[in-house]
Amino acid sequence: MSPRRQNRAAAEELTSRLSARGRRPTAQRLLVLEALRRSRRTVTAADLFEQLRADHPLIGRATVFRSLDSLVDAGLAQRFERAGHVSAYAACSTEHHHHLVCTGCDTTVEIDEASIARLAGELSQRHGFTVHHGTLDFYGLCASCSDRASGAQRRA
Amino acid sequence: MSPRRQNRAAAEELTSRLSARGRRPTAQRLLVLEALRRSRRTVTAADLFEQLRADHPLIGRATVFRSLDSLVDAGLAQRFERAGHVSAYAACSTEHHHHLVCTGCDTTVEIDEASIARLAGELSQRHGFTVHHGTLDFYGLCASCSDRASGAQRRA
DNA sequence: ATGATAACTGATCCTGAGTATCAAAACGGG
DNA sequence: CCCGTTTTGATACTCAGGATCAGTTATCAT
Ligand SMILES: [Mn+2]
Ligand SMILES: [Mn+2]
Ligand SMILES: [Zn+2]
Ligand SMILES: [Zn+2]
Repeated sequence: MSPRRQNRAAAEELTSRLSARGRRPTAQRLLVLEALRRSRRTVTAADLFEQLRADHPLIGRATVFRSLDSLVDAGLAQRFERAGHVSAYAACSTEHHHHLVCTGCDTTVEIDEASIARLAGELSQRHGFTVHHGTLDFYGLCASCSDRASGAQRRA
Repeated sequence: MSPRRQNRAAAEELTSRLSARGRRPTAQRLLVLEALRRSRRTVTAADLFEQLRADHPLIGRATVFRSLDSLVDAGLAQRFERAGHVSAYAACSTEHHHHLVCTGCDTTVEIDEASIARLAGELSQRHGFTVHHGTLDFYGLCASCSDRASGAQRRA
């Protein structure tokens, strides 16, 4: 697949994913998505702004933040909360999956699911990755918040 | 166990955990730990500052942040990166375990490990928790960063 | 095409969590 | 008690991210 065709395919996917939500496939959003896809590491908004401004001096800082939000919202990118209270981003297929993230260089590797107990050890070996800590947290609504929400919906 | 005895036990645990690292079990750190233990929800530094200042008007904002860092470092509390780039905290035993966190009210429930694939479903039922998204990410050093680190250590 | 409408951009300003600094205070071993 | 170390609280600061708004661009129905 030529670079040009690849670019076109990316643009089409961007269009379909975004237009489903009434959002537009702009040049800036495509630039951000392409930059994410070029990197095997998670990248911060500041990183991307600096990087993109080299070739596109007109792009705005706020636009980079907003583009990242849009891409995450459209399922084309994933947000990582990096220690130090900074968000980092990676281009990701929308299927649910998890990652190995290097705290040294931010390299990211996708992992497939398995028994969590043995997972860390297996993955360390397979990827040469020294796991220091893992996080497994499920976010959602507790019973009472869930009741409250459906109650409010019923009333509306 | 009377409240008084409980308090004393907390102070002793604080002392042993902190003094192992050359840190002191101060009144402020104990106040923060007790406030954390009183809550079934994750709490932000700002929450704690406001709450503690009611009874202890002299406590400093920076001290709350620093106390939380100390407690996390000593394994007496755990940090959660709440969406919106704010850290939240919960008192936690140091054994490795995971959580259900309500995005509505920040109520936190400890979960025991099991096959990750079935986990979310089982936990939803057991706790009446509607899981919206789960995060499983392992953080550590990739092979090349790991090599670089041990190389540096050898040189030191 | 053309105009109406809604979404988007970029410049600017603002917010607020968290940190650096530093002088004063509290600790804890001897 | 005494002295070096740690901690505290006040203050000033940083910096990621969001709000605002006037000007621009995409989409769609004529
Ligand atoms: Mn991925
Ligand atoms: Mn816990
Ligand atoms: Zn690395
Ligand atoms: Zn809840």
